[in-house]
Amino acid sequence: MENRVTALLREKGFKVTPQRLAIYKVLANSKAHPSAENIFQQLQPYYPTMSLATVYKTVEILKEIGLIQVLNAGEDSFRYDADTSMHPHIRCLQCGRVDDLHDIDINTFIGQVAEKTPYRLTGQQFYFYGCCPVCQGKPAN
Amino acid sequence: MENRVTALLREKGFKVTPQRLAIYKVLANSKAHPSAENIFQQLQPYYPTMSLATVYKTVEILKEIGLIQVLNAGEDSFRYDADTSMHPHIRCLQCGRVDDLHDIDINTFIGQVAEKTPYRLTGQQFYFYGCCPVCQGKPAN
DNA sequence: TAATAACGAATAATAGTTATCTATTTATAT
DNA sequence: ATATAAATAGATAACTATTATTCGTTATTA
Ligand SMILES: [Mn+2]
Ligand SMILES: [Mn+2]
Ligand SMILES: [Zn+2]
Ligand SMILES: [Zn+2]
Repeated sequence: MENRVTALLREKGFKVTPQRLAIYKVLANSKAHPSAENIFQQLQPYYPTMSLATVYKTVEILKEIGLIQVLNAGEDSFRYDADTSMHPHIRCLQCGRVDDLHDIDINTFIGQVAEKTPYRLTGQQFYFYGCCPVCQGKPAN
Repeated sequence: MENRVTALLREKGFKVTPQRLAIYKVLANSKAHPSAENIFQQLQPYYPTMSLATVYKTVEILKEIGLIQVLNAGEDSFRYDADTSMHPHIRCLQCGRVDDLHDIDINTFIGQVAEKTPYRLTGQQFYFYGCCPVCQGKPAN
């Protein structure tokens, strides 16, 4: 699983370092769409000398070589996702969690837009907002 | 047209000031989805003493009372839109302009998501990315 | 018109992100 | 294995969008 990352980094002219592999692994093993700060905190115990700037530089590289995608769900910071397939996201406005929406047909919608817009389409992001199951169970504080 | 804004501000307990009306008017008369900085610059000649902080406070109020919506199209700043109807947006990755996508059926898509997610849905934003007609005409620099 | 609550402008502060600099590490060729 | 050159990590400073604070001014209401 890391072989693919290693190979792709080298192929694109980037060096393979433990920090980069670790940062990718955090994203690949998470469904929580962590922010740079999140990633940094998760790796603190294992890479106590790593700086936040390294996280930012690394996610930029990972995005460039197509290993991750960057999300901007209307928050004050970006989130990162190792699942680069096109899928909508939903954010809980109470607790802030961001989940995937799978098994949704997005192609009909995209096709409709492609037909009507004079733009040449290259990508899209779909963000839904609401209240997650956990927060629905809680009394509204 | 300003009567509605005036009335709504008062009704919600906010005072009606020339700055607020001017900021709303900029948004209502624009299809460019300006940022706070854009709004500020447009009003500079007419309100040379107005500060950027006033723009930020005002758009926050306008959002709260439902007169505008806030967009986050993956840029480093927010954009504001006086058209509060739910409509997708498309951003040109070359020149940065953000346009509306009208006459698109979004309800089928939203309905599909509402059925499948355990979240209680309250809103959504759809962002498309691509190359606008103007930039397509240009040689790729 | 006077009282009062809200406001605008100026300023400082905050937070996410990016740039710079240098010792260290990786990749590659001996 | 070792040497060499290029790229990197970490430390730090800088930058930018946004928010908070303060205080003299203004809009509202009676
Ligand atoms: Mn995802
Ligand atoms: Mn719009
Ligand atoms: Zn929640
Ligand atoms: Zn363009």
